[in-house]
Amino acid sequence: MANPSVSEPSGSASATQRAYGRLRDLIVTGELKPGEKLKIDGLRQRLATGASPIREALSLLTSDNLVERFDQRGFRAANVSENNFREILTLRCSLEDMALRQSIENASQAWEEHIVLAHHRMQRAHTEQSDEFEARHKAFHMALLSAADSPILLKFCSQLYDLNIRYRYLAGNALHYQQRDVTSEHEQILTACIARDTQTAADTLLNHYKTTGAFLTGLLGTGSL
Amino acid sequence: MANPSVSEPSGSASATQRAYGRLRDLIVTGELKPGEKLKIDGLRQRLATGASPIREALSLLTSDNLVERFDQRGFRAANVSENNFREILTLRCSLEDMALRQSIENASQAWEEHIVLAHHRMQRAHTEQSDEFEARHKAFHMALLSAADSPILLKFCSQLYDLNIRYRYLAGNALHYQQRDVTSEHEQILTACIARDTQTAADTLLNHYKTTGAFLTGLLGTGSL
DNA sequence: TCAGCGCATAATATCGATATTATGATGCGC
DNA sequence: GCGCATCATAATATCGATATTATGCGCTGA
Repeated sequence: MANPSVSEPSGSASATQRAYGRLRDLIVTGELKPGEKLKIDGLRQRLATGASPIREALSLLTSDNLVERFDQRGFRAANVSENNFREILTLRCSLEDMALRQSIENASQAWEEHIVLAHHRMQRAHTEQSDEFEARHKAFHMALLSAADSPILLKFCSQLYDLNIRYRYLAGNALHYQQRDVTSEHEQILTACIARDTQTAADTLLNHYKTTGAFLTGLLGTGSL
Repeated sequence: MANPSVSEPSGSASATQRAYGRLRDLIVTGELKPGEKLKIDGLRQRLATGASPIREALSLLTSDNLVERFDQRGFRAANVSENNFREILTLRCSLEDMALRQSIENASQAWEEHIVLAHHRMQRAHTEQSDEFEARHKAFHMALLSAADSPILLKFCSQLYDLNIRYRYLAGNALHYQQRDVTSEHEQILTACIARDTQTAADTLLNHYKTTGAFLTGLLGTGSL
C-alpha cells in the first residue's frame, strides 16, 4: 500500500479508530478521489472489517468535512473546489494566527523544548525521505500551537490542516519543485517562537501558508485538478 | 418531556439523524448531565431505536464536543468547567466577529430580508412564550452570519453556539432575571446590520455575548453549578 | 422516437446476536 | 486485617443478516 499516514499509529485499539485513521489517510492523500462514492461494502472489504466501524468512521469524517453524507444515499468523499480551498486557507490563517499568538503568550520551557524536538524530528524525516515526514510535519505545526490552552481551537486547526494538506496531495508532484525554502521558513518560525517574537512568528507562519496557498490556487484556477 | 428542541424537525428521515438531534437536545438542555455515562442500551430504549444509530449519533456528537468517547469504555456527556466555558466564549466572539464582518460585507437584499424575517419569528416566539424560541433564537443568530460564504466557519459558529447555550441551560432559571434588555440588544444588532454598520453590529453582538458570558462565569465561579 | 411507468438490482440503514473487554465483588494468601 | 488475584457481571464493540430505499433499465403506449 505504501501509505504515508498523516495520522497516528494505525495499529491502535478499536476497529472504528483504525478505520477512521485509515479512511482519513485515503481521502487526504487522494487515494479516494474527491466526489467518489464511498460504498460501505467496498470499504468493508478493503479495510477488512465490519460495516459498523466503517459507518462510524465515515460519520466522524463527515464532521471533519472530509466526507459528505447524503441521507439514504450513502457517503461520498468531499468535493474540492477553488472556493473551498480559499476558504480553508483563509480560515486557517486566521485561526492559526490566533492560536500561535496564544501559544507564544503561554510559552513555557516545556513548550520550547517540545517544538525544538518536533522540528528536529521533522528535519530528520525530511533528510531521510522517511514516510513519516507528513506526520512529523503536522506534528511540528501543531506543536507550535500546542501551548494555546484552547483544545477546541486546536481541534479546528488540526481539521483545517488536514483539509489543506489534502489539496497539496491533489496537486501532487506539481508541488515538488517548490520544496524551495520551506525548510528555512520552518527554521525562521522556530527561531521566532523561541525568541518569543510573536509578530515575526505569526507573520512568517502566515506567509508560509499564503505562499503555498497562492501557488495551489493558481493550479486550481488553471483547471489542472 | 416538554422539550424545547434547539434543532430542526425531529420527525425527519433517518434514525441516525433523529437520534443525533434528540441526543443533542438532551445534552444541550442538560437533561443528560455533564459527565453522565451514556449507556448505549439505556439510550436505545429511551429513543426506541437500535444500537447502530445511537452509536453513530454519539460519534457525531463527539465531533461537536458535546460527547466524550473513551475507547472501549463507552461515551459520556462532555464535562463542563469554567475554563471550558471561557474558551467557548472567547472563541465564539472571535469567530462570530469574523463571520459577521464577512456577512455584512457580502450583504445582499435577500440576506437583509432573511435576517428581518428571522428576527420577527424570534420575536413572535418570544411573546408567545413558544417552545420554538430557542430554535428561532439560534436561527436568528445564524442568519446574521449567513451571508459570510464560508460554510466551515458557519459550522464552527453553530457548534460553538450549541456549546455555549448548554451553559445557559445549566445556569437554568438563574438566568431568567436577566431577560433584561436582550430584546433591545437584538434589535440594535439587526438595525446595525441593515444599516451595514459593521463596527456597531460587531460591537453590539460581541457585547451581547460578553455580558451574558460574564454573568455565567460568575455563576460558575461561585460553584453554583 | 421519446416520455413515463414499473420492475429488478444494488446499496443503504437498521436490527438482533455474539464476542470481547472493562468493572466490581469475593475470597485467598500474607 | 489488608492487598492482590480471580471470577462473575455488565457494558461495549463488532459482526452478519434483513428490511428499506434508491437507481437504472427495459417496456409500453402515445
